[in-house]
Amino acid sequence: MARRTVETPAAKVHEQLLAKLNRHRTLSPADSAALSRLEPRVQNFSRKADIVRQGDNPDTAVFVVEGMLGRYHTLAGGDRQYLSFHIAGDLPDIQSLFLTSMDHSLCAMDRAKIALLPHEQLIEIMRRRPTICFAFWRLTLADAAIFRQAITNLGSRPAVARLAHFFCEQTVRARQNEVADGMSCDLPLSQEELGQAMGLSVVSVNRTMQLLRRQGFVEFRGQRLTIKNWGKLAAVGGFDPSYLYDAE
Amino acid sequence: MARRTVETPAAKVHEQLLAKLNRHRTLSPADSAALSRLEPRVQNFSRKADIVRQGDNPDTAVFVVEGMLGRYHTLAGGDRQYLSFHIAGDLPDIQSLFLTSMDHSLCAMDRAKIALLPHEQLIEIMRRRPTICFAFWRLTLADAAIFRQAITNLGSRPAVARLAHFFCEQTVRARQNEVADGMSCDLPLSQEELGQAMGLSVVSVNRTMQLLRRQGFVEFRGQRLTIKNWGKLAAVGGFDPSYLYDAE
DNA sequence: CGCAGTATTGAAATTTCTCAAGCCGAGTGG
DNA sequence: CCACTCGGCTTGAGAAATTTCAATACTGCG
Repeated sequence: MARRTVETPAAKVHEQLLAKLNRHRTLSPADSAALSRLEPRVQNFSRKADIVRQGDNPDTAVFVVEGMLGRYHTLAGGDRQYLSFHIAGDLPDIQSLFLTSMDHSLCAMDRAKIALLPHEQLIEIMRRRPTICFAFWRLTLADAAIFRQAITNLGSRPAVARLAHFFCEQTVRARQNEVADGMSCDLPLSQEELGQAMGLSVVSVNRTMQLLRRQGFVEFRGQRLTIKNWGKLAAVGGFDPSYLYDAE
Repeated sequence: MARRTVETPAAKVHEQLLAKLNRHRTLSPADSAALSRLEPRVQNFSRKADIVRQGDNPDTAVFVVEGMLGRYHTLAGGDRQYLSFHIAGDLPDIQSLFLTSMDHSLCAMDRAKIALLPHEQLIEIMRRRPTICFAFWRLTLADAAIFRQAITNLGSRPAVARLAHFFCEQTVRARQNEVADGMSCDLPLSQEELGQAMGLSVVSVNRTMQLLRRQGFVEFRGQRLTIKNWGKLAAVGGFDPSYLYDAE
């Protein structure tokens, strides 16, 4: 039986999810078993497609199986501010379990595969198993720490440092989720999207990137980010990874 | 017995805490009883005193009884970026329950009274009572929504809108916690501190405030903020309170 | 009264934005 | 196979927002 379920997409999701949660709290075999009773629904989205919209009241939580998702606010004028980006292994909207109406939207930054986890099942599991509850909770807390850094990045750093910091963060997170290849990882964002995340105009993003590129700190071509000089880039960005709580 | 306990400072804290949690999840009498077994330690802090520092591993969580606290990051150069401000009824660092090492500091913005809730006791209660756990969790989620708005505020809005938005938020939150008086509330921040929160220089804060003041939108004197024209101020700031999840 | 911290002002220096145009590469239809 | 188009990247240059520096007022408090 085990052999067969391992092959199903659901089992793959369970495995990925377990790996993630286990980094936040050590789960017992019983916990793992409980989680593997979750019935995820797998879906594909194409670049720029919205998965959940500001104002929605979803009854499932999103787990990223492949690709990259982005969370964003839509401003009155229609402008967009990206809040964070999420890669395989992330759970970008568990807050929807308790914050019933979405305060932001979630979209695919490129082709992405996600798994939808029914709220009801999650709540039920967490009611019975505090440890699982704590693991999910901690995940949202780690998320909040990333938001806090974003505040500091936007509020206190000039363009170059801002981009440098962002690149460092993205790389470390990719490595944590084991979807990086050494010092490079996918980053399927246009310069415009990057600007909408960093509070910069496209033009500034472009010029700032040239600066980082010419100095040989980083390379960013064809949706792929490669850090060539970690020390220098981290120094420029004032990057200290201790806020990226991953392992317990 | 009830009569006596009501008079103790601990009982006052329990009451305030219950009120807060009840807005996030409806607690049963048994839940309330469990919470009232918490043994808070009340402390006073003077303006600018740190309560917890970046890197600390606290074993208690802070509950604000009186006054205002601020969370902030310290940058390499010593600069400070305020992340959020907290008033009576808030729990500014429950994340420390699971994020063992503080990624930011917490200080008193003016004279403040806080209650320290032992992590151990909290965890124990939450293990037994999922609803309480969910209530605390939701509180941290509502917090994260505020961080997200801060990102948008810093990333997408010019100085005037940024300040306007901040003033609106602060007022609504004070009203939610029932520490506002109509459209005015305490805001014990200097223009410099305001700048360190809004990613602006003191000079810009000063000029921007004069603008808002001269237009008769808001008044801010002697640590007290009064909104004179809510409609206009909210319009300038692009403020929509739906992200301030308070009641369930 | 006088200090210390905070608020206010002026003016030049900087950063970032906006506008506007040109370029480049990938995919498409003829 | 090539011209064409579209989205994204790059560049130049003037405009705008914000910062910095440097003084000058306030204001509450010892």
